[in-house]
Amino acid sequence: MVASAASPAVVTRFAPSPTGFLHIGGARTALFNYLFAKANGGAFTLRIEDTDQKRSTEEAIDAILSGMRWLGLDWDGDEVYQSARAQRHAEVAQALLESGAAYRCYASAEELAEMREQARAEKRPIRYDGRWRDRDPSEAPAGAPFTVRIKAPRSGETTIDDAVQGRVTVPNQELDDFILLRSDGTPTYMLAVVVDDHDMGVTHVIRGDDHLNNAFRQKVIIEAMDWALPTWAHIPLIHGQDGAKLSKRHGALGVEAYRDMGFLPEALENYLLRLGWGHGDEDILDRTRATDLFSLKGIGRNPARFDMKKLENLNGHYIRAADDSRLAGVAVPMVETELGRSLTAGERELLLRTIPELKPRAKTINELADGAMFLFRTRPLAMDEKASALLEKDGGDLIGKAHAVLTEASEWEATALGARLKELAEREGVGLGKVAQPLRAALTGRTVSPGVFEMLELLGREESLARINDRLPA
RNA sequence: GGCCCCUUCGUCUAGCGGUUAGGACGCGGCCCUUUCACGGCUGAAACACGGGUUCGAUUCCCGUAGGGGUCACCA
Repeated sequence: MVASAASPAVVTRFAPSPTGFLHIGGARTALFNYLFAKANGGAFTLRIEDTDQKRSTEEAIDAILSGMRWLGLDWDGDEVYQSARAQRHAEVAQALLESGAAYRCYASAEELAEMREQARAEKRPIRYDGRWRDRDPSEAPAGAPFTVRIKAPRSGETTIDDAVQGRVTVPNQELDDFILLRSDGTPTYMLAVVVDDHDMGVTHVIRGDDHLNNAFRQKVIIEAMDWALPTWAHIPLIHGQDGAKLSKRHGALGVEAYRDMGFLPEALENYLLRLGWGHGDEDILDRTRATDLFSLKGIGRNPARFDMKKLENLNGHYIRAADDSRLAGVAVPMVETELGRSLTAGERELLLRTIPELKPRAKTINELADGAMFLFRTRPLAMDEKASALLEKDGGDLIGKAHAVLTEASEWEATALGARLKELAEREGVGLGKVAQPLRAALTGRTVSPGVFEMLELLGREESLARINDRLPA
């Protein structure tokens, strides 16, 4: 795991904590790390930050891994579990202790709580006061539990050069002596990330804006260890439609929720890419194009709002571009759920043949599956309100004539059937719509559907005529 | 509250001192058309505000306002 001379020039990592599903913001962070690595011939690694045993769950790990796989964000090598590296983290803490860059703190939880309370009362920033920082080790209460704290600089300022945020400087008074090792000997996040990023040879840390302040603290550890600084790139967070933080309460769904809503992974990927990253006027970029173009320079500094409409539009684009059999494969289980039974091989084949008709009309696979339902409904079809209104009005007479014309058809094929219906309309002196709309209603029970001629062919002679016959005036 | 970040059409964005401020989604209109979509054309729609700097600011600087992030023995 330690970086060797053969390590790629660029190593990125996605480091989620397994406390929930892979949400949309995390997915974008992962995507950016993935693309940046690929764009530079580097490696993209995955690390599960599970040092908080209480909050980490197996289900969350599974959800994250499967979300990554669904999006096709394949990581190089095995994923690293941070919890498995606790010993190495402790070693580093020990080294810091020995070099004098860190110290043992015996302050109790109650003491700390009191400290915070007082700071709050005096409206001072809440920070550890460094009470054990310079105390002689001999004053330590024998056998008492202790934490290991870093000795952070107390004056001056710290600057980081962020690839997205630019040069950011913070007064060192803002940095307190944060904890490296808890009193039970386990590492905190702050220590663990630094050690793991170093050991994994991570060169570029691309992560959410919410970590910007952590970079200053991490820099203290890195410098104390005399390690190389990574390039930091803190990307702005994604906000909800209302501009507020995208929380679980509104919109921060897991990627699998988007899958279930009928979104294609490549559509979600394209959408996420354009949220915060841009390359001129290009809006539609597939994986190949994105890896060609992706760079940190293209990342904006301002937070973006999540817009479902735009995602849907992109999804429609990718549905139209997608392979028919793949779409059929995704739609089949949805249709089966709706139907409450499984499809026969023949029905699956019928669905596949209908996909080209359904494609341009669907923004999601769910819509596509819904549009296919007319194929499998059993007679007599239920008519929705608009459809029955259409049939009652003046469709009755024409539908009878259409039935007669179609019955005589020698060849049951869309174009030929269309020609017959057009002739009929002409003979009757009406627009084709007058003939086609009632037929559509009879055939599907709806007023919106694929083309009538195509549906006649798809449904077949017998079924088509029967459905029309069902609607003939008594 | 301290510290940090952000601010171009409703939304995502292009712009990097001089542009009729461009594109995309969404919205309106027209065309295509058997419905709905798709597709094509087209219209409305933005530089948060106030000071500077400059011959000239959307662009650079400083404020103001608004938004966001962060301040744990969580990550």
